[in-house]
Parts: sequence; structure tokens; C-alpha cells
Amino acid sequence: MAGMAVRREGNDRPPATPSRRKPTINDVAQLAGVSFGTVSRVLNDAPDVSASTRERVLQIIKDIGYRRNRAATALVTSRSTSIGILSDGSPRFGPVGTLLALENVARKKGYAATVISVEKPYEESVQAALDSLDDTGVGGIIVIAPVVDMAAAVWNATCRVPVEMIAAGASSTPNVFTYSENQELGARLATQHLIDLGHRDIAHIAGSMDWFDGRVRKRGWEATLRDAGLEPGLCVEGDWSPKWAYETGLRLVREEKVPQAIFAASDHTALGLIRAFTENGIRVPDDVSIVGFDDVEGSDYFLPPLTTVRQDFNALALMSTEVLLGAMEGRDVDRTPIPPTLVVRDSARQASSRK
Amino acid sequence: MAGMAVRREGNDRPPATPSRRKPTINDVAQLAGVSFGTVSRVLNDAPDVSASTRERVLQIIKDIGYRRNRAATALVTSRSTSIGILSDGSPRFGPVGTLLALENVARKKGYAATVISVEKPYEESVQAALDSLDDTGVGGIIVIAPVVDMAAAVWNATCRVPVEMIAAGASSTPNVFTYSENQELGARLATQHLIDLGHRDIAHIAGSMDWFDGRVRKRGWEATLRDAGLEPGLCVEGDWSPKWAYETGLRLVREEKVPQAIFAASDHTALGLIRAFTENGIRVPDDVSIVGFDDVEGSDYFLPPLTTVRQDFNALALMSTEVLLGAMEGRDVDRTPIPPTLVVRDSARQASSRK
DNA sequence: GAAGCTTCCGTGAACGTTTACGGTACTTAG
DNA sequence: CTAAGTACCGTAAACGTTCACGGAAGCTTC
Repeated sequence: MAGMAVRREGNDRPPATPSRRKPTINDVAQLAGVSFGTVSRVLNDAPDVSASTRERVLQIIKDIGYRRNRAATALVTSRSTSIGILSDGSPRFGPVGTLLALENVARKKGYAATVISVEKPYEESVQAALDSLDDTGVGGIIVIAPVVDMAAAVWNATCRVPVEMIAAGASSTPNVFTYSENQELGARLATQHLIDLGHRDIAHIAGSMDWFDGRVRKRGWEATLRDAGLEPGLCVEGDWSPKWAYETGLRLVREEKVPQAIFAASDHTALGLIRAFTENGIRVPDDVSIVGFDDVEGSDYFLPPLTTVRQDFNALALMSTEVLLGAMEGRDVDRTPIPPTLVVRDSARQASSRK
Repeated sequence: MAGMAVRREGNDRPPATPSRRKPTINDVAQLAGVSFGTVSRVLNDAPDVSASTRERVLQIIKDIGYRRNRAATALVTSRSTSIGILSDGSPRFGPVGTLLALENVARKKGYAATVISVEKPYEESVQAALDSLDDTGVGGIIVIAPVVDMAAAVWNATCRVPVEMIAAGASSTPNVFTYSENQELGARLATQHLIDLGHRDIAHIAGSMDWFDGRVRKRGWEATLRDAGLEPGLCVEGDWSPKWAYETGLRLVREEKVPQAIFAASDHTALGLIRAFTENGIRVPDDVSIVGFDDVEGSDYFLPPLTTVRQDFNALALMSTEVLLGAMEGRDVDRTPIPPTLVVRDSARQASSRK
């Protein structure tokens, strides 16, 4: 027999370094002179354990730094203490803010958050992501789905655990329920502000119609105008980028179609517009009033400081976690969307009397 | 014989509700007519299973949608398939970009990412976060520690699994090793650019010295100047906010100490500065050249478009995951930091001949 | 046609918990 | 003094895997 085995020396010696091993419930039990059952009871603060014993066990636990093995617990109880967060990969402002806030409130409720992000061909990536989240044993999933295609993929996907989608203005289905901020209201606030300032010719430089945010903001703009008896003015749809907005602004200047007032679908859109106008001697807000949406960091120091709409991501996160946990635990909770607020700065001004 | 108990039929009939229950390795085995051991072998594509059997098992797995229970696997192998990401709660540009990128490459390597963020009194929150990450069974932890206090907390904390810290210019300790981008180089690039443009009076409007980024960027500025035989000019330390920068800019104007050229510690800092100068008739870049740092979204559409330094978060994430995984698996990998790049736009210009 | 290899597969134990059940020792009532 | 509680606590089984062993065929080889 060819002598050369050796290579795989692994027989049965995991505890090479006994120190490094994580203490188990048995270690605690032994030290405390009780059975592991008793330790388990104090861990889950169940009844049927005397005060003195409880005390002693607790002390030992602290001393040796025992921590309950979550995998083992999950295995036997098959209920979980974590939620999954599914996000698209874009580092755009909204999604990221939501993500962080979400983790925060989940943790405060005793849930760990495992996140996963998906990319462009959503059909497969979303289902795969949902599956692997399921694998890790999450009890529920929140998906941040700003773009329509992604939401569609979520609707078509199947998943054992409850799925909640944060998507502005999208509708719930039997499988996945939806929650969001009331961005349409945000758009209404912005547009109304412009109307209140005396403007009549109010354009919308929109975001991408592939995004819920883009659709909903446009809808809000349009509806407000109609409600006020005004005809919706110019509307051009873009892609959120300052670059596109800049070029659009340039075109407007060239064609002499610069409107009196503009509701820009995002702060970055506003940024591009402002540059295009300013470079051509058209002053904001003197010649054209602009209000943005997002209140990104720094928007208060744009030139001019931007009047814009702010969403409350913390409130959003709080509510939506509440809603998900409710679904997981069989409760039913209120689901009215969060209202954004208008923050008034210097980029929109009273309409001049001319016209 | 007893006409059918019904109620709890569970002796060996798991499929009470065949639908909702998650299939196990045993279900697969039964359907395939093999033992669970064999199924396990095909799952881990171990040898010792015939092609035909493998085929059949694989098919069944697909048919009934079996997915391996991670908790059970983790329990028995005690090696993990997830990493923890610890971040500070700030939605500042750098940290968030890193976070997303990190998850992305981790997933591509087959690891799930559970994230947790900590807040201000770091001493306790960091240790708690590390612990609860450990609880969830991560194999290693990457902490994004932009601020010095947080890093200190990490240094003082104890943790069983490898901890890697992403902190610009911080040093490694026995317990936690550090990795980062070479931000000092970034600062040097920016400063050198200004020198090359012919400027001699180059100030630094710095970030917060509570942040590594602030410290390192200042150091780079100072070193470059000295290397060029120039005396470092004005340096004032702030807090990254456009607001503070704006006020600082105003003060400079009032005291008539506006320098010829400025290396701003961040794009947002630059933003505040620019507004202060512009509002007072001091033109950028005609009267003062400014270069920023970060290349935040939209900085190409500031007024003027900002010359700045861009970090490659994807590369950072790729490398640091590589490094962590290396540590977890006992490999040793290269750890040279990533170089940022200078992106030249319009906010810095050739020095005028005067002076 | 028995010895020795391969190749494939089944079995049992273990991982660290939770949970239901059972048991002891004390207390109290009759 | 016995019966029935009560207050504690121990035990066994189960959760869904992985892994080391061992064993049964089938194929060579003499």
C-alpha cells in the first residue's frame, strides 16, 4: 500500500487550541453545577428556576463570556431573529438613506440585518437574492425597489417569508405588500409652492420614468396644476443625472423655451439646470424659479441655495420595519404613508409682474 | 385497523402540509431513493457518487426547490459563510460607497453580508456590535472606521474572529489589521496640481481632525508643500460641512485673507467656500483656484465644475474583502493601498502673473 | 474462484440549542 | 402520618446538516 497518505491529517482534533473555543451552554452548566436545561431556562428567562440559581448562572455567563449560538437556536426553533434588506446597487440618495435607517431600527427591535444588493438584469438576480436571503434564515424581507423593473421582478418572484417593498406609489399584491413615502404629496408641495409664488408657466424637468420616484413626482406636478385650473406646461423626462439636466437646460436656452418656473425632479437635476442657465446669463431665481427634490447634502449651499423637498427616511424606516415585523408576527398595523416636507430656500421667488 | 387517526399523523410523515414546510435533505433522499448521506455528498460535490445518482439527486433538488439550511450547516461545520460589516451611522459619501461595494464583492465570493451601524458613544456600541456580529456567526468583520474615536474603540475591543479596519492612514495592531486607500497620495495629487499651475500661496481648508480622512489629507497637503520647498500656507480645520466652510469663506473675505489657491478637504467644503466667494464677487477659478476631494455626485455640475480627487471604492472593497478572506482562510495577501486619481475640471486655473 | 481493488453508498455520531415531560424534595392540609 | 401540591431541576429527543467509517457489490488478476 502506497505509503503516502499523510496529506489529509484531519482525524478528530478540532480543539487544537482549547482556549479559542466558544463556550457552550454545557460549559456554563458544568461551572454552575446545574444541568444545561437549567441554563437554557435562565437564558430564555423561563420560570422554574430559583433566584439564587439564576443569579449564579448569570454570573458565570458573564465571567466566561458565554454567548448563545444563534445557529443552534435558529435550527431548533426555526424562528429567526434577522431580517433581510434587498436594495438595488445604485448609490443614489434615497435608497442609501433608507438602508441605513432600516438597519438602525431593526437592530433596536432585536433583529440583525443582512443586506444584499442586486444589479441590472433584475429578473434573475432578484429571485436569486430573495432565495439566498431566505437561506440565511431571515424572517422577513424588505426590498428597496426604486425602479419599476426591479419591482416587477419582485412581484414575479416567490418567497416563503413575508416580503415588503418600499416603492413609491406602487401597489400591493397578495405576495408582497408595499409601503412608501408619499412622494406625490412632495411633488404637490413643490408645485403648489411655485403656484403660490404667482407662477403660471410651471415646467417639470422630470426624472426617469423607469423609476417610481420619477413617475410619482411627475404625477404630483401634473395633478396640482390641474387642480389649480392651470394647464401643465413643458415636461421633459430624463435620467436624474446633472449631465442630462445640464444639456436639457442648454437646449431650452437655445430654443428660447426657458419657462418661468421649474419643478426639478431631483436636486441633481436642479443642479444641472442651474449651471446651464447661469452660464447663459439667465439668473436663478431672478429669471427662473426652481425647486428641487431630495435635499441632498450640500443643497443648502448650492448657488443659489436650493428650495427643495425633504423626505424623512428615519420615519420611513421606522414605519416600514414596524409593518414588516407586524406581518411576521401576525399583527396588523397602520400603513399610511409618510408625508415629506417642503424646505424653502432661495431658488424660487415671487413671480415678477411682467406677463 | 383503527380507521385513521388523523390528528397528529406525525410518526414518520413529515408532509403534513407538504407545501409550506421547507424541504430537507431527507426529503430529497427519500424521493431519490438514496440515503441522506449521498445527498449530502452531491451537495458538497464530494467524490464517491455515481454520475447517474448525482444527476437524479440534482434533478430532485431542483424540482422540489430544496435549499440547504445554513443554520444547520453552520452548526456542524462551525465555519461560516458570511462576513460582518460594521459602519458608522453617518451617511457621508465615503462610508456608504464602501459599504455597498463591500457587500457586492463579498456576495460574489459566496459570502453573505450582515451589516450593523454604530452611533456616537462608541466605546460601548462598538463592542456590542462586534459581539452581536459574532453571534450571528460571521467568519470575519470589516469595520469602516472613518473617525478616530471609533477606531480607538475597535482597537480596545475584543473579538474572536478576524477584524479588518478600513481607516485611512491608521496603523495595524495585533488584533486588528488596517487597510485603506492612499488618501495622502490623493491630497498630494491635489496639492501638486495647484503647484504645477504655478500657485505658491496654497491654503488648506481642512476637514475634521476627528476623522482619519481629515488628518491624512492635511498631512498630504503639508508634505507636498514642504517637498516643493514651499512654506505651508493658511490651514483651518473644520467639520466637513458646507455650512462651516461657507462661514469660513466669509471670514476669509472679511479679513482679506483669501488665498491664491485652496485645497479643500472635501467637495462639500469646496461648495461652501465657492458660495462664500461668489457671493462676494470673488470669482472661482479666476481669482482663487480650488480643488476638492471626493468627486461626489454632481460635483461635475457645480459652479464651476469642480476639480477634485476620486477614490475607487470598488477597488477598495475588492481588495479589502480579499484581505479579510485571506485572513479568515489563513492565506496572506498583498496589502498595498489603492491610489486615488485626480480629476481635472474647471475650478483650478493657471496662476495669474501678478505676484 | 479467491484475494484484493475500486466504486459507490448507508450509518451513526456530533454540532448547541429548545421543549416537553418526568422526577425529587419539600411544604401543607387533613 | 399520608396524600396532594408546589417549586425546582434533570433528561431525552429533535432540528438539518457534515464527516468519518464501514460494507456491499463489481472488476481485475493470478
